[in-house]
Amino acid sequence: MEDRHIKEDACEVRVVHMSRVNRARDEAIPDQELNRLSQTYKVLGDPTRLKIVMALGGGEMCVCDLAAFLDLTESAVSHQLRRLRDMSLIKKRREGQILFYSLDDDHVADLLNIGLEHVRE
Amino acid sequence: MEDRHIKEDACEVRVVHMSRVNRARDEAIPDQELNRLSQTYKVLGDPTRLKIVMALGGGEMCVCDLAAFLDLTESAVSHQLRRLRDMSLIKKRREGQILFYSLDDDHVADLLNIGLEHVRE
DNA sequence: TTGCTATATGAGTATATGATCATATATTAA
DNA sequence: TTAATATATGATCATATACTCATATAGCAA
Repeated sequence: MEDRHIKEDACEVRVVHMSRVNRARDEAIPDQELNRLSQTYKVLGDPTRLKIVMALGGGEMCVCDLAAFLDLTESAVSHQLRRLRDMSLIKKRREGQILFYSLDDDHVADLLNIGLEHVRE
Repeated sequence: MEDRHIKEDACEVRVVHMSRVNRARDEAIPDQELNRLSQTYKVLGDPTRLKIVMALGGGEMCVCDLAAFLDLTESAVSHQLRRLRDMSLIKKRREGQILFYSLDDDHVADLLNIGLEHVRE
């Protein structure tokens, strides 16, 4: 135990291992990056959206295909697709009136596979 | 375009590519597994909890260290640690009165690294 | 035992969020 | 142009959730 009850930023804070706290602060990534990272996980952290990206992992699909697969309205699907697109997890390709969605890059499939490994162990 | 306006399960559903819908259904993982996977991402999808796991990626820390690092009450930290522990993302080791938390296994660090790669590109 | 420290947990509250409905936009066909 | 199709978006509502406060538990010391 290195230090305890350290006064810091004008407020009494109990700190057991100041060196570890300082290391964590030094190694911390920028807030903007961390917020974007947490947003990315959050977007994957919903069963509906996760079903969408898992399905797209098997090949591109259009909005109404996904709606049929998920048994949801196309509006609901479209809303979720937008959230996935905002975090660059999926991309779209237009073919006439139809928009085909697919995974944005290999990182997405990697994220899913590692997550699955962790859940299955 | 393979089929459209297919009657299915006694309800009119517009399906453009039935084969893709069927493939998605065939390849889908069990609901229980998918729910646990989405819960795992959701737990990482909060800035506070993500800061915690990122910090633990640099070495084990106790509750009050994390509270000092995050500028939060120990109660708030403890609540979040429980959610992380519920999804096996972190584990604890007791040393007297102090509980040291650390990442549960290598998958967690992998998830963070791949997520970071994706966010940074 | 009693008291102190470190952490955990239940209740309460303010905010965030997913699905629906209604409406808007974009592409194609007539 | 008008109509139909495919998708997107804004408002709304019911539910979920992050933090705070108060309290409980667990280990250590006297």
